Amino acid sequence: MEIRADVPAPARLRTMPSWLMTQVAAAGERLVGERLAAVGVRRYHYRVLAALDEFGPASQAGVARSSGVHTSDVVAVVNELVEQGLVSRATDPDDRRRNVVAVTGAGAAKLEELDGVLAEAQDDLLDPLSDRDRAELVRLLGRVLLGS
Amino acid sequence: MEIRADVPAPARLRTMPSWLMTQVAAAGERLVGERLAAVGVRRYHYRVLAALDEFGPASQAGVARSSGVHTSDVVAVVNELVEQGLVSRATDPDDRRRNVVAVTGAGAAKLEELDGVLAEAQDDLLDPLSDRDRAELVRLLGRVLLGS
DNA sequence: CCGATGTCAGGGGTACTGAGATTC
DNA sequence: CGAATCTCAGTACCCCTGACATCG
Repeated sequence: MEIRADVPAPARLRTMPSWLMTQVAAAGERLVGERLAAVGVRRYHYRVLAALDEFGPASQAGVARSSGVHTSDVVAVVNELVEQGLVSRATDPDDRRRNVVAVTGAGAAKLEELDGVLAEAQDDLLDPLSDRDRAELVRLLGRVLLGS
Repeated sequence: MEIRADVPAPARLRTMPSWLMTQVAAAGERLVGERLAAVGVRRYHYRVLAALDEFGPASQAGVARSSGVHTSDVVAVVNELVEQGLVSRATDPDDRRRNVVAVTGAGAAKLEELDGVLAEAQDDLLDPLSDRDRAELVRLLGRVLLGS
């Protein structure tokens, strides 16, 4: 789990919260990215699949809103997911502007696999922390994210 | 400090450490990036200036090692810093492969300004947290970064 | 020759902007 | 008409790979 053997970095940076978060986030992204790549997807794909699974079929604009993936990126991501047979796309008969996107059976199965892969990655990433500290970290990050 | 008004996001993601860190880091990068852009630099510039200031003049390879900026990116960053008169670059007479890079007077002054800008940005970013929680967050992130 | 160095070209992933076309 | 939707082109940033020439 060599997150980064060296960490010489200027002192100013070593204790700067935004820098620390960037570094740790980068380590997490690398780890998660690698694990997901090993099973043929990227983080974007997971986010879209997860949003569709949780909120049900939606238009692409809806997917963008619920997944946080930018509208203009949803196009390509959905294209790729359709190619892999993980989601379906069909024009909404009631509103022909819309493409209704839905998770397929294969998509649901894939999502379960991905959940497992990601759970393991999280565990590896947080290896240095006790369960208590992990929960505390999640709590603090959540508070910062929800913002003032 | 509107970090993100919405946070609908799939439940799977809302408590996933790597996702939380990515989100918070992204918010921090956005904030810091904006503040730095307002005074004419990017994060790379700050990292290089900080490393040079702390570890003294160095070759570009040395800068890469101490700042964490990739060797191939150091070239462009140093070019830009030289253009702004914040660092100087001169061939090392003892080893003509090397460019000795050093902070100029203007660079040192700029760095002080940047330190102030960044301190304020950190404070804004962590606004939702008490001092105690901020310290705890930094501690936990540091532990994760240092790895297993 | 080997290794370190500086330089350049380029790609990948995430995030975003802007514009156009279609449909409501 | 205005507003939403989909699509595409392009930008920016960070991180990284590969190649090459130079020099110790």
